[in-house]
Amino acid sequence: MHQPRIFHLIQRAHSALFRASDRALRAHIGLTASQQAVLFVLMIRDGRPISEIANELNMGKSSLTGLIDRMETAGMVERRHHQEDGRSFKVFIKDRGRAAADGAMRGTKRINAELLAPFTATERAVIEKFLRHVSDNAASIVDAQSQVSFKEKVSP
Amino acid sequence: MHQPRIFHLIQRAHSALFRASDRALRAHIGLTASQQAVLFVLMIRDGRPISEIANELNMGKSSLTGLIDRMETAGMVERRHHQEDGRSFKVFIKDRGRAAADGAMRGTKRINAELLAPFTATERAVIEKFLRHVSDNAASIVDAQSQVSFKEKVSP
DNA sequence: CAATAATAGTTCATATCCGAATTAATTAGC
DNA sequence: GCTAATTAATTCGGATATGAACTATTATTG
Repeated sequence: MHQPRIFHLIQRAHSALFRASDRALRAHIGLTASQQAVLFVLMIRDGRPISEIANELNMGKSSLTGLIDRMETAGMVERRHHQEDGRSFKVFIKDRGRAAADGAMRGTKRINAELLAPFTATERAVIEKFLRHVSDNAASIVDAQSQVSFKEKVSP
Repeated sequence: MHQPRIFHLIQRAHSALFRASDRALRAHIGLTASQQAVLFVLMIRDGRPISEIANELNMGKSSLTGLIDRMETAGMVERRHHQEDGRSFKVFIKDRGRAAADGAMRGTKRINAELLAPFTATERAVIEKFLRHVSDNAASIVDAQSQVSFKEKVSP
């Protein structure tokens, strides 16, 4: 059966899309692509703790510290102390961030539409299902297959 | 018509897969996921200039400088001066790199198989076509749609 | 209720990644 | 042939991303 190098293809596709979008967002909106991702999460629902944002984006929480620091400096978002839990923050989007997200969203919608333009509704469903499958199962698949395949380390 | 947030889905899928793979590769083979990608390109054909590797991976050449530096230090690859062009190098894979790539390839093949396991041959073809479409057209689509959507910058 | 475990975030060292500017070498144009 | 444009790679400054270790706080539990 035909076996495309899916990992490689995903890496290339992501790289091309992420790079172009990051460039355009920086130039036109003053956002990075990663900051856009955070804003979109917050536009859906505000006031979430950092761990939840990290989860939503499949990222480690330590990755978000600096990202949110810079977004806070830029006046896009705001950390507020959680009233009941002194360890935790809630992250809120500010007007400046809402405006940036609105602008970015317009472009991203068009880009999404173009990326899917050559595909039928049925095909789109397959694509979506696949991407969700990878999102949800990559960690367990990689762990399981690594156990089987990488029995020995490469000698130093 | 149903319009999934494709950009977001690609970002999440890539993030999940890349993170898990990077962790497994570091632990078992002593490679990063990015180094694996370079090795796979070199396993297909050796002795390529750095720009060609960058092209192959949809990356800027400046990103490869440090990557190849570290791989060279680790004894995986080797830069050799191009005999006819003094500006250029050819990058060759060394035994140590070949061994690492072989090990990594075994795991990656299994992972690719698992990622595609729930999909029929027809569906796989759609998935592959989509990922290649994104790879090849992301830059021009993003540029074109940015022109249209981001007419005004967000005020500072 | 005090000792312990668990949890939320940050800090740290390291590795990517980028675009713009730079350097060195080759090629084009005249 | 020689100057100008081009090209290959590196350097630089900045942003992202990770896991491990750490801090502070909350929850558990004996």
